[in-house]
Amino acid sequence: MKPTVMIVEDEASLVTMLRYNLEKEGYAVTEASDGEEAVTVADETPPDAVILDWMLPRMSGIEVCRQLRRKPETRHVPIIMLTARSEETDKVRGLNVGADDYMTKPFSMPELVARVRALLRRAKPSQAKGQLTFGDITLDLDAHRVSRGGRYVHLGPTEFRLLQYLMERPGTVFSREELLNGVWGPDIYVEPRTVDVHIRRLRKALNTDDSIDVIRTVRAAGYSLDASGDAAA
Amino acid sequence: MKPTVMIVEDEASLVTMLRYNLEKEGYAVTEASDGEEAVTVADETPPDAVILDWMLPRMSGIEVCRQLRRKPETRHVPIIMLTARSEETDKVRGLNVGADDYMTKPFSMPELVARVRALLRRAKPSQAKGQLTFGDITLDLDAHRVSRGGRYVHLGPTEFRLLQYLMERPGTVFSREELLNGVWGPDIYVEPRTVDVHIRRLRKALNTDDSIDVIRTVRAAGYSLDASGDAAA
DNA sequence: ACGGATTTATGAAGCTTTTATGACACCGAA
DNA sequence: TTCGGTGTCATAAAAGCTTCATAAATCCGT
Repeated sequence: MKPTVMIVEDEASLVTMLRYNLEKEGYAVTEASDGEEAVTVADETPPDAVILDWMLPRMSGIEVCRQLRRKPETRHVPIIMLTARSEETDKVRGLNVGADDYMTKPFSMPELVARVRALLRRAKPSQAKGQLTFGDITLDLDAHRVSRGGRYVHLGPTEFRLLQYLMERPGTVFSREELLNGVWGPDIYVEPRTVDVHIRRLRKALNTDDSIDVIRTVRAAGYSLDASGDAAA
Repeated sequence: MKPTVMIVEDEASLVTMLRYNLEKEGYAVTEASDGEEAVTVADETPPDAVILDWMLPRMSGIEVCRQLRRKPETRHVPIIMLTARSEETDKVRGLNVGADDYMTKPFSMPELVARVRALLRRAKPSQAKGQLTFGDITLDLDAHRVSRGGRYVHLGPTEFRLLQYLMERPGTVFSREELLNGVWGPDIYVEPRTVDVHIRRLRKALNTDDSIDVIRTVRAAGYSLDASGDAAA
């Protein structure tokens, strides 16, 4: 998915130019022409980066900055401040509220785009949470959550670990012994058949109505995470 | 009440001059001659502004800055850095730790006083600085207050910190150990089960009648701040 | 194609682990 | 001392795990 950049600027011509250049770079763009709108828009479509004019109607850039920092979703969004003046105090204040970069008008469009790219690149890893995906299934290690097709799925601890194990090695078939060893741990002894039960529960939780079964049973061998039930590749 | 300005400076003659000029302007003045003292004094008499020498015995100005930013009471106090050098790197480093302004020795007394006045003036309205929100919950770090849906909620110190910790990293699941470490501190030893009790108290305080539970229990993993218990996205 | 032998899927029951709760004792500050 | 605030326990209440018995499905040799 394309990263979204929000432009907060009241000067229409500048907005047009910014939008043109950013979209050419492959970013999605949202805009707001005053502070209040900025907060609203950010709420509806959380941006991955913000270009924020210092002087705005209805709410100063500095205040917008604070508002953005308050919400968890936009807390870590990189912000580039635009200002007409180049006074030191402004710069300081901007940095204080949490702007990540700062440009003085007039500025060169290529440079701005470059900075946006830099900020996005830098911000990525901080947001990069450990999560695995397989098809329409997502397993989030931080939130300890699994979803399929956008819908959250509840799993018990063991099913969660089992799915994680399979998602880390999709396509590979594991015997019950291997699964017991990898998921339950090497020191635990339980009946190998117990695996069957957990596989069943995993299937039941994952396979809602129409969706296909992602777990493949391989007779006499074990199970694997596999999109196509048995069909040829 | 007169605004208090703390002077952190080891050169006695300069301190005298500063004190004289500031008091003439109507400010109360506290002083510290080294970094450690600065932290102590700030603790006893939270200043409204700080004049901080870059070079200090026992603790660098930069470190003092950090210490001040760490405590909620002094987190947002405007700080003016004084330095003998005027190198850009120092400047940048100073700003990075959160200094609000920057003056190079030697400086004119009237200018310093003017800057102090400016900082105090603009620090006033920005009282509403540190606050976190999650859904209809607001945690105000300045007022040390929590409200849900506009209604104030009373929390004990530990519950407050626990909530703050969770709100700073919404969605992420934390084990009891992690919470003990992050909220209680790395050196404190209490039963991991104690976390349960505080979670319960937090829930009881937060969840009035109709409102939904924002704390998710993840069996065998821990707790997280999370709007939807298990529902769809 | 048929029947027995294997192997897997399922549903339910009992048991274990983990969490929620209420009560209580302790401590430091007002 | 009286009050919040905290940490611990004992106990209740969930939630999840394992096993077992049985039904289905799949294989294989004839």
